[in-house]
Amino acid sequence: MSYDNNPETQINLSDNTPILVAVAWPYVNGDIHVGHIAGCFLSADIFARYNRLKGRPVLMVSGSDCHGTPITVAADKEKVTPQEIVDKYHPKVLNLIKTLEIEYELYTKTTTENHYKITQDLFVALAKNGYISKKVTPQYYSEKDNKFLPDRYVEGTCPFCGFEDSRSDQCDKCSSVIEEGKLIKPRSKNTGSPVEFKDTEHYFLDLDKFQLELENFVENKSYWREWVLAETKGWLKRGLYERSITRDLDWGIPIPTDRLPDELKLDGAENKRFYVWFDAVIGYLSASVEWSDMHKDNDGNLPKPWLDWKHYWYNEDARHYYFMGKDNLFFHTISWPAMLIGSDKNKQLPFYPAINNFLNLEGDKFSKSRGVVLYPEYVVENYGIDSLRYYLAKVMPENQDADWIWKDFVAANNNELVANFGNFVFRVLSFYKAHPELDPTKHILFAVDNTVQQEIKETFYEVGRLIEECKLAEALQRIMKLSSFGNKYFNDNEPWKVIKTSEMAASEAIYNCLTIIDNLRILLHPILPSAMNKLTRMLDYTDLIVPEVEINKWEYKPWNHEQKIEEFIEPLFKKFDEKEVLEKEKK
RNA sequence: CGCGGGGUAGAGCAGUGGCAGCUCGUCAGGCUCAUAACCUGAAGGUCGUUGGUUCGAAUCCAACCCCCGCAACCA
Repeated sequence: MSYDNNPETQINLSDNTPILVAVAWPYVNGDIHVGHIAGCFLSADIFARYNRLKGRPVLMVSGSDCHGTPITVAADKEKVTPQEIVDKYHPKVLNLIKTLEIEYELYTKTTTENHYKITQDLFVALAKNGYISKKVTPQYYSEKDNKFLPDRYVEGTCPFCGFEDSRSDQCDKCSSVIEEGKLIKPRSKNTGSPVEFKDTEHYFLDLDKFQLELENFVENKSYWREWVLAETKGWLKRGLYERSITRDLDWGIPIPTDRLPDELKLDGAENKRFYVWFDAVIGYLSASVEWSDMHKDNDGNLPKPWLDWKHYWYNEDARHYYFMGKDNLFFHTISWPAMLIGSDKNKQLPFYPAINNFLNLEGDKFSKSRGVVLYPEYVVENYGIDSLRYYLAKVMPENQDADWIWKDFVAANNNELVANFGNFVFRVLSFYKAHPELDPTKHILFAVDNTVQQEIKETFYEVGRLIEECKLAEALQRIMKLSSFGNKYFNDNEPWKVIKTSEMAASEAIYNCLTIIDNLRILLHPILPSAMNKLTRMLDYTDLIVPEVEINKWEYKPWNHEQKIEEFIEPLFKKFDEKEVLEKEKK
């Protein structure tokens, strides 16, 4: 029986479809909070883990975005170099990923030699194909520092309300938008010295030249989330225009002007670097190449075809899923596709942008400066990885902004994770443990009930479909329905009563329940890998769940009659005391 | 008229022309294997407002009211 086609959408993935899971690159300035996790890390991980269980070749890549003003601002603040910021925070992100059990094929960073080279190559290709132009624009320039300053390094007096510490683009006090050049007495935020406008020449990506091709690109994307499609079409409708891709900075990737045609050469290019969004999206490609290189043997060969990055990028059967927060939409549905089309028409374009809205904290926007922040490490340490992953998967902001509410967090843990699923597993295993005479091998070997089998098969099919459409919250709900079904099955069959008159009937009921549990173990693995590994041990499997390419483990399997379960059984999850938690989190 | 999203049961959401649904909570009953967990049943909604189209509107159209996001560090 094949469940691979999904007739309702254009998402038809086969058993060997190569899947690229591209996760947005976080700025490496040290403040990854639960919003980031709900935004893209967790959904990407669940999606990737599912596809690996399906036996598909999966390449999940991301890395630390080391360039851009957020990094230089952090460096100024801590009075160190940008490189030191990177060296300090990149390992922290690696650590966090490990803590959260987010499993990448490769999590790298944008300061690698490989990334520099691929970014420069792609830029040169765009230039040779006629998509790069140069243009003179006025920018803030500090005579004293002898350099151009990005907008966010400039402040001055608001022309509307006279507020003296206004930002250069919008006044903090009266919220008026300040047009370029209207700010009174502009000065450097760092040194306080006056700045003025000075002409500077920059490279631009001519997005307008991609208008038609991008319109064609979104034409048949009816399976995208409705609001993602609407927003993308909104950009296209308003018309695209050139966007600058270089800055007057000394931190970032240098411009390879020596490789450009003469008419594109530019004075002072050695003082310019690529604008961060330009190089960051290229990371998906460069990380893929880096990962592939890591698997080469001494002769430079790859042992398996799916270890080759080209298996994902130059394969029209491959599917590219991108995971990010909504502020990244434009760069992934417009700029990046344009850059791919403009540099090399044979590369795969994004197939599905899984763009999440924002997670707020008890109704407030995450804001480090206002103290509205919650760190995943804290939640893991105090409440455990499974409760965190379960709750975030449940409230994932797929269609609108959502909230982290402590009261709901406790309720989801206690009433769903513990009471429904955890309790089902524990009541079955402990009952079985207390009655060794129910060992299935001691009775006629029974098959799994048709209704049970049917229910499990349907769950695999429906959950798989939902995950492929990136409807993860709904997928989780569907899995919990199977757990409820298990509880009901146990109740209806009353093994604790039946055992007094018929050991065989009780044994058969337990055998069916073990089958349900064993399949839930696979179904929940993408969402709760840690708990499912624990369950795997309790069920006395010799190996943890390890996905293998070309082997489909995402399917119904009856319980093995011979299999014994572990001596020591304990509940998978802990209940929380609502009062205590609310007190502790002061709400 | 900057762009976009939303207003459906106490809470969170699904439902895009055909008998108002799901999860949680609440109440009542059952069960006692299980972490006071599980099972059954019930209560609870004039679907933001007003008008229109239609045999029929939560759903389509028009106007209006109210929330929120992006354009500012931030997924």
